Amino acid sequence: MASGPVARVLVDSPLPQLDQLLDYRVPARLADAVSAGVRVRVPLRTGGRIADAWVVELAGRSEFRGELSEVQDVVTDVPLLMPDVWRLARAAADRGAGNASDILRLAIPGRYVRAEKAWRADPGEPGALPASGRAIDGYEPGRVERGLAEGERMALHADPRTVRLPSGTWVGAWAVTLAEAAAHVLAHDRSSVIGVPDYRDQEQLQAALGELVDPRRVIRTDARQSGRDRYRAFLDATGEAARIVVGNRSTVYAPAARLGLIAVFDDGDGLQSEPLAPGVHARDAALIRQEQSDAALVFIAQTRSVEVQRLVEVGWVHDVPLRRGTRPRVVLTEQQPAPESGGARIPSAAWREAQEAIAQGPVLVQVARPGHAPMLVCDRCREPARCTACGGALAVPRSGGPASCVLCGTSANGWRCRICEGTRLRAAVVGASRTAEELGRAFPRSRVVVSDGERPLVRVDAEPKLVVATRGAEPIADGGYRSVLLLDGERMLLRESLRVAEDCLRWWSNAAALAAPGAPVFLVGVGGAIGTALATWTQPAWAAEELASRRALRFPPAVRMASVVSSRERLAEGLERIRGIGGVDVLGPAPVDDGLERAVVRFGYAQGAEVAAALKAEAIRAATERRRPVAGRRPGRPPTLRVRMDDPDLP
DNA sequence: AGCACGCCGACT
DNA sequence: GTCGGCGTGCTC
Repeated sequence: MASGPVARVLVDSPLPQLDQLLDYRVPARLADAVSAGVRVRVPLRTGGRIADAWVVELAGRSEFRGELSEVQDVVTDVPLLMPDVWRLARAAADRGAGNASDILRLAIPGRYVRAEKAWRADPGEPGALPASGRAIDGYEPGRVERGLAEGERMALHADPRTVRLPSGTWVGAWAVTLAEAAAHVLAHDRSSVIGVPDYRDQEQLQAALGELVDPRRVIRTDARQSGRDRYRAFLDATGEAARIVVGNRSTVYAPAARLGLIAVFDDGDGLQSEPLAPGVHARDAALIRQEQSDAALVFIAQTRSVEVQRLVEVGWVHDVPLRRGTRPRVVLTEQQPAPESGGARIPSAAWREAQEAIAQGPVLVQVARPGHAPMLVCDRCREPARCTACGGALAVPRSGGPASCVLCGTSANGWRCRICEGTRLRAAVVGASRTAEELGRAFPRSRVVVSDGERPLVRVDAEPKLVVATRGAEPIADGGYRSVLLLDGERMLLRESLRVAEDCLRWWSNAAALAAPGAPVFLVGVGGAIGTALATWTQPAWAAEELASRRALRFPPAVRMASVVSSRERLAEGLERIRGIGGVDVLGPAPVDDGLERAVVRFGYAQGAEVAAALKAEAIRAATERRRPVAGRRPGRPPTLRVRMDDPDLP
């Protein structure tokens, strides 16, 4: 045991076995510079190498029974890791069976010396607080304000329309709601962090905030910013002044003085799912942070994700409906192309209305993205084929061979359709998406503007034009679209993912919310419950139905699932302990690439912490312990155990 | 990941 | 005798 100033640090390493606090002596020469939250350099393994590390806390003595090494250097004496962000990172990593340092890499941007110098020289004036927040409009008066004051968790229905700000900019009404909520919180000298899917949403939110608060109070952390600007924005957020931090999914981890609101817009959008290890979804990070603080939590979207619906049903999050009953005018139409629409194959009614609408202003046409992977459907009724053992999607393995379940690997031999009892499978033939040229021919005298995943437009003006957008890339239109055509619905629904229907309802709802008041929104070729949900604007009820059916299948989010990838032997060994936990079952393993196999661990929310801890322990074992020598096998590094909790790629 | 430690085969 | 081979284990 050592005494004297000791820094407890987290080494910046992806190795699971290093995901713990290590103690280092603080030499006298660094005593002034080392404080909790600063980045330091420490020797690892008797002078072997130098690693970056975060000082999590300082202590007077160490419990470590050995000689301590010394902190070698301080990268900067500016504390960047705030205590509450550390707690959040630790908990998020634990939930995802991953490393806290991986979370911190998302949470804290790289250092830029010049930006830091400039900030030190002039940290800037944050500007005045708003006198008092404006009433949050559209809901029961005072309802949202009360929730904000009490640190409530709320699921807000977004008002499905666009609104004109006093500055003349048009934004989604959701952006005004979030701006009003953040301004309300700021008026009480507290901060907000708001995560939105992409920069086009940020633009809207920033415009809405610009009407209500001093722009210096708004901090934007944007993937398109230069590293220098991002670091400067981060430094501003570490200050004592209450701010509104706006950005993408990792904004949930932003430092914020006296946090009063955590908000997530459109949590069902795939961009809110973190692809980097340990893959903690922004929604889950927000839930963790809210629980660790006394801040309020707001989920707001045009639709209801099945995950948030579950939270509402268990009473953890409170449903806050709109008071005003505005909703898009949705028309369900059969797929019977008008001959005049030529190659564009647009139904007559929709085509006629769109022809008239386009004289008045912009008309939106939503199409699918080109090139989806084909999936297996029932040859007789075209219902997507699901595994008879576990309900997972069936597919033909990339390596060839007979169709099998992508989840549990069960062969599709003896498959029988659950709808029509058919026994033959076929690959669904998905028609090509309509092109801008085809659509242009259907509207010969109109300008055509394209917005797609590669070059998405933020907005279009109110002039007449045909706006062809792939789903999710629809620009906002000044004054709203005079008509909206949702064309590729049938095709969009043909994807071998558990979430297709939910995604489609979200894409359609988001597009419908861009329509001008009273403008028709045509959903072409899709009926059934999902069409009705759009037409009656009852997405939460649809999400409740969807959740019920996933409960019957024991699929997320009714339960949780983790994927575990390793060699067959390693999986057998590693999952032995996991199986012992009550309420846990294991699907598979099924082969994936490189001769590795993937098992799926299924468990309840109550077992989440235990399963995550057990899987993390197995990952450490796999990373540190050599496999017992097997006769006839070359020695070498055996495969590690890759764990992904709540893997979004699981169908 | 790296890197040091350590216990068996061919060597000046 | 001992140099170094790679298997093994640890990182305050």
